[in-house]
Amino acid sequence: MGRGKIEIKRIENSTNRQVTYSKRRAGIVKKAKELTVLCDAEVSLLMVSSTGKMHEYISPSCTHKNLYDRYQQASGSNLWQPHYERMQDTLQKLKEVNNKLRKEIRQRNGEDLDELSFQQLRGLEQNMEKSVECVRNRKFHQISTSTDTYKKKIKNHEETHNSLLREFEERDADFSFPALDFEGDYQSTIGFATGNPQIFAFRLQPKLQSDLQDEEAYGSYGLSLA
Amino acid sequence: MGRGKIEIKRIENSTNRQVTYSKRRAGIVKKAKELTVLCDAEVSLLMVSSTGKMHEYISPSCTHKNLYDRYQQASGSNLWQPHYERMQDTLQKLKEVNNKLRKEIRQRNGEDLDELSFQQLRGLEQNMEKSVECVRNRKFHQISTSTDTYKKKIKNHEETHNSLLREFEERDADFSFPALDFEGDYQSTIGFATGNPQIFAFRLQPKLQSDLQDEEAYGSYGLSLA
DNA sequence: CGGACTATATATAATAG
DNA sequence: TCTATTATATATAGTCC
Repeated sequence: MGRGKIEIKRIENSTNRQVTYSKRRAGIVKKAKELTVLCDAEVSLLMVSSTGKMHEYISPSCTHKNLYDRYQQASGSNLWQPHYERMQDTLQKLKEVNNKLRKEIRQRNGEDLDELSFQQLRGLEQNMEKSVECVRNRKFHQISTSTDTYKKKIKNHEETHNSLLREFEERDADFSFPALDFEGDYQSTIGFATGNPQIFAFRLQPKLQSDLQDEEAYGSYGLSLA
Repeated sequence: MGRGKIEIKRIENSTNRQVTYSKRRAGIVKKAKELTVLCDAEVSLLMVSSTGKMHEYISPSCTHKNLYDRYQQASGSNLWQPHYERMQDTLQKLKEVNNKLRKEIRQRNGEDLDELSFQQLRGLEQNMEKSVECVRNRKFHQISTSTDTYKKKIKNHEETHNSLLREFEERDADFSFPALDFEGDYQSTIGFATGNPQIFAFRLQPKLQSDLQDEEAYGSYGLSLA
């Protein structure tokens, strides 16, 4: 090759390594071109230098992807194809399941009943009656629970109110402030204490409004999947 | 290179072409190995001969796929990645939608009601009552329709039967066969004609049985998707 | 760096066995 | 068809600019 036999072993000097890389890269690309022309071959050559730069040669009228795909096919070690096909399969299954689920919902919503037999209709009816009973029970359970909760809260606030009253009465007994000033403070404090449960009641309204919106949206998810 | 300058131009003699290909292929692979070792480079080399045979060289601790992917990334013309990602995305969305649908079904089945507000429960209850009414109506419609159908069929068979009877009576009047022989044939014919509706009735049973199985499977599709 | 030069080492076309 | 040989053409390491 050059002035004295060279040993095929990593070049430690990084500059020389790069120089050699450039020279030899040009040589190998030239060889690849010659192989293409002389022998009608197709060649895909990808090279990355130790500094990370990439160079390539590809025969005319051919792409790296094309050759790589053929290589995969030939070597039988195609790892992507099965993965891709499995995905496609899963997608299909999911779509089918999705359609089944939608149909069931439509049927439970009183639509799309034409293809059901009498027995199926009877089963569906019974099932729905049983289910509506569950919903009803849950509703009653919820309303009684929340009523209890509010009762407890009100009771709690009343107790606080009463203990405050007592506290102030005790202070009234211990000290003697001017009656009018004290009366003013006292009133406002009562106003706050008794007002609290009402604030709760008002805060309830908007919450219920949004719940109603949710309810209207029931069974009409905005689904637009291909 | 050899004995006399060679011209870089397609070798027309196919045998020589193959010979040259083999030799030069070995040479180029050797160069690729040297590049790898000397310069710390990574090389992916794919070659297809004019006869379709494939050969390769790949640097140790590296794969064609890896280098090809890096090439794609570098060249920015990666066509697979977006496709793959879109699929993954669609898959995820479908799964989410399916879960929502399942949840809706569970709720319409009287399960999973804990997180619903009172208003939502009330809406669901009303919706279900309306729906069960639709199912009930459809059921009544179906039973009346199918009853009519069976009535018509029975009527149809009775008419056939009667017309056959008349026909035989007429024959009986025109000719005079030995009474006993004729009686035998006659009976069997009647048996078939009147039996037909019964065959229908019997065939109905297994059909209804399977329908019942369908009904039992309601809301429990055997879904086991990852 | 990037070429240009050159002395050698290699690759390989042609040829023979 | 292969393999080995051999005469040349090429490739390229080292060097200089």
